[in-house]
Amino acid sequence: MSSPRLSADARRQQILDVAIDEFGRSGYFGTSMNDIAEAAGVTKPVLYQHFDSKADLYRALLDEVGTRLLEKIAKATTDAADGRERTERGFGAYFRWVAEDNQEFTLLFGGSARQEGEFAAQIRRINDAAAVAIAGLIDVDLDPAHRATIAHGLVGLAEGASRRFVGTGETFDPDEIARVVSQLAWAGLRAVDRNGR
Amino acid sequence: MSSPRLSADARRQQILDVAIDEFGRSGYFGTSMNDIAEAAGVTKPVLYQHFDSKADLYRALLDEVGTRLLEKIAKATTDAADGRERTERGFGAYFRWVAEDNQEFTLLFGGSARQEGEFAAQIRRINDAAAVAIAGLIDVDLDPAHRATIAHGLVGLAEGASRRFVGTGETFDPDEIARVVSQLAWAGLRAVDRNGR
DNA sequence: CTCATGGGTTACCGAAGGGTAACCGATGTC
DNA sequence: GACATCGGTTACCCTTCGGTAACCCATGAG
Repeated sequence: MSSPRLSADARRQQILDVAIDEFGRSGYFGTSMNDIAEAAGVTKPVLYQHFDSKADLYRALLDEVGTRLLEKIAKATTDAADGRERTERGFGAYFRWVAEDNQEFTLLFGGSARQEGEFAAQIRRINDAAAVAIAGLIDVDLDPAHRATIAHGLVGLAEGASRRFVGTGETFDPDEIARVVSQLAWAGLRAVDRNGR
Repeated sequence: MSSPRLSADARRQQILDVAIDEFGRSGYFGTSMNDIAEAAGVTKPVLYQHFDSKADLYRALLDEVGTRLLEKIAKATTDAADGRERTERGFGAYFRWVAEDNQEFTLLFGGSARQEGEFAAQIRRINDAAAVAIAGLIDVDLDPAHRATIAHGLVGLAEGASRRFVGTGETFDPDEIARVVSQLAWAGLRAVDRNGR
């Protein structure tokens, strides 16, 4: 695992890549800086040439992964014909993200960070952004408070369904799951619509 | 906060009570045994007279809280007339549990434990049990794999909706939320039913 | 009054881990 | 071929924290 010398930029990126796996597997507290250094084939001080602290590295990671997720969803939901299709595409993007790289899922929603005040806020922002994105996609007549609740609920819906697969390491067809889940979500949304159309 | 002497049983229970708050607020790793001892108005060795280790104490807590939640849901959903009512009562019990004592919610689903292998399994069991309970309540014609996915998704739905309130400390009317969420869930379930009734 | 019981304390150990100071050596440049 | 640059290493410090050994004192029984 002894790595050749890398340029600063390349090394930084490699550390981030490796750290996703390490943190994803063992959580924030279950992963030491030595673990990450070793996995990168390098020694600890190198990490500190690129990141101020363990927390800083972790923050960078959350940011990168969170942004990636949100972009995928945003991209998938533009140019969808109607609400129904948007819903399905949104979930499709989400589940594909989970299926493709479930370390990223674990990192964000596996939980280790949710509670530690310092990171909780950051995860919240991502979660909220996802909810807002979804809320925006929901063209349903609802008072704003309930709309927000529903939006967060739908994010949880996708999260809960994903956790089942990720936890067991079970493989799954993201598009199939998206179909079922979005079917449920869409029908549910129509039901809570004030107009009941 | 200097406490009078307590009997062994009373002290044990008091430690558990205090620990829920401490762990709930700061997470497993963010809480030291000294913190708990101090909050209980006692010194560290006392904790070790009642629990073998920090992990042991935490396990006892997860067990107690998890059992409590599952019992509440089970109790609420017996003697419900039809599926629709069962769904609403189940969510009602869940959201009331969240509203009444959101430290318990944070402890179980706030995340700190989800990832650390040792506790992850335990949380999974509770989560799965909730999903199974819900799956059992779903009288919908679905193949088993999808049924399980949906069940986990619905657990996530409730979790996601709750997290929004708990995170901000916002108060909410559990029965109102239950009404909206169960409306969505119920309509969604009917939609994924193979028979489409 | 004496003494065993048992809840509680003080003071400590040892390991883990975040973070850093000082040094090293390959590389391309002049 | 000397030298500055910069990626990298060794060895260490220091704090935190889980866990424990040894001791202490209020209490009620006889």
